[in-house]
Amino acid sequence: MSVASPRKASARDRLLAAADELFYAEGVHTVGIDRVIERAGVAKASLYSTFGSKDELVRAYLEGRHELRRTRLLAGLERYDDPRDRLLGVFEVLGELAGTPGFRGCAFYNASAESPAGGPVEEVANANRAWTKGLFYELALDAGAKDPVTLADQLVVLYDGASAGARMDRNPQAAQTARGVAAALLAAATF
Amino acid sequence: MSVASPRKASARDRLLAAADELFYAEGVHTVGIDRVIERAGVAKASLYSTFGSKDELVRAYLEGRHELRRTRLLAGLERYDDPRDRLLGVFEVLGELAGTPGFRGCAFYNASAESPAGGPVEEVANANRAWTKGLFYELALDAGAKDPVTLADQLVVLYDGASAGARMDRNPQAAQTARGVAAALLAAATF
DNA sequence: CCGAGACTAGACAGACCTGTCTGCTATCGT
DNA sequence: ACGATAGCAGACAGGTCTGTCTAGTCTCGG
Repeated sequence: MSVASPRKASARDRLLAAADELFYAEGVHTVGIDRVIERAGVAKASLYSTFGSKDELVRAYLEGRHELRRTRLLAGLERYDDPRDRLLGVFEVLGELAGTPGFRGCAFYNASAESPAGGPVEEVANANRAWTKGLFYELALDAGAKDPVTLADQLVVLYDGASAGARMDRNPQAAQTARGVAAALLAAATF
Repeated sequence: MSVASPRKASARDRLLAAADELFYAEGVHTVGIDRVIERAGVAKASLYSTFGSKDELVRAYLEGRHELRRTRLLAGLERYDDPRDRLLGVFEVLGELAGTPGFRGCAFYNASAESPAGGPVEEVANANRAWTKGLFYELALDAGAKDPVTLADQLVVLYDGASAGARMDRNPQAAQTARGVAAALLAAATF
């Protein structure tokens, strides 16, 4: 079994871990291949035989972020039973994340800001946004919103704003602010 | 008088205009000096004698954006007399801007996403954010909000979210959504 | 034991980056 | 008329970037 506890993680996994740290902290364009392979302790040829190009490494990095975000968010919501608490819990989870030291805002927005349109970055960013919107729609539906589509749109705006604000102000307070507004909207949208 | 209608704009002005277009459209790190001077029709030596370094050109670009944003926003608000309309007018102006073809979100956030912390980009971005927050505070105060500080914080979240959402979805709709939420918050905050 | 697959180290090519320097030209105030 | 200022064109240096290639090492199934 190739899956059973290798003493060392595979080159692919180490590359992804290194890319995740460096790309998120400093930007996908700022960080060169040499820094990634140095931190991963991997030969350059391994990177290119595994991913083919830097662009594909960036895509893999963002896909990993997308998956991590989904699992972290869904796991965080399991704490709550009441549908309203679950909806507001999204902002709790964001607030916790925004309070951690390395927080630098939305990885997809950041990567998109320094990538040309039409590339792999845009693809993954679109998928991530669609998922977020769908999540809010379902939560709004479960919470009994009269117009779940409108509420979901509003919650997405609040979420984006909280993430961007927490990053720019280096202060997770914006997530609490957004949570408060979301609670008011939810109350108004469900009688 | 050195100010009287030169047939050609000065090298400084042409450099700033070129930098503004290219940096905003493609990112400050992606665009090299050579592209800027080529579009400006200016010699490289002129750039370095005028600005000293690319970093300083980037700062000048962002300072220009900051000033343009202030004048555009304040001019846009002059359409309205009622303090509530003026407050909501910020989202109208944002929506108009987000609907123009070249819109790519907040220039300060974008530049910050690809710049190291502690540089000139962060300085200008902080100044721009402080100004925005102050504007919303004054508008909230004029509109008679019970707690203008809290309302201003909420409006900043909405503004950031509208800007980010419009950029990522390539759709200015988020600005209208934010305006709607702002109107509800304003109504609730003023009786 | 042996051969295949995965990996490492590092040289190399070719492009592009910022920043400097030299030399030339045009304009303008005095 | 003349010097100062501003600007232009482009070569150049030194660094960094992505991506390729060679050659050697390690591990493991059969």
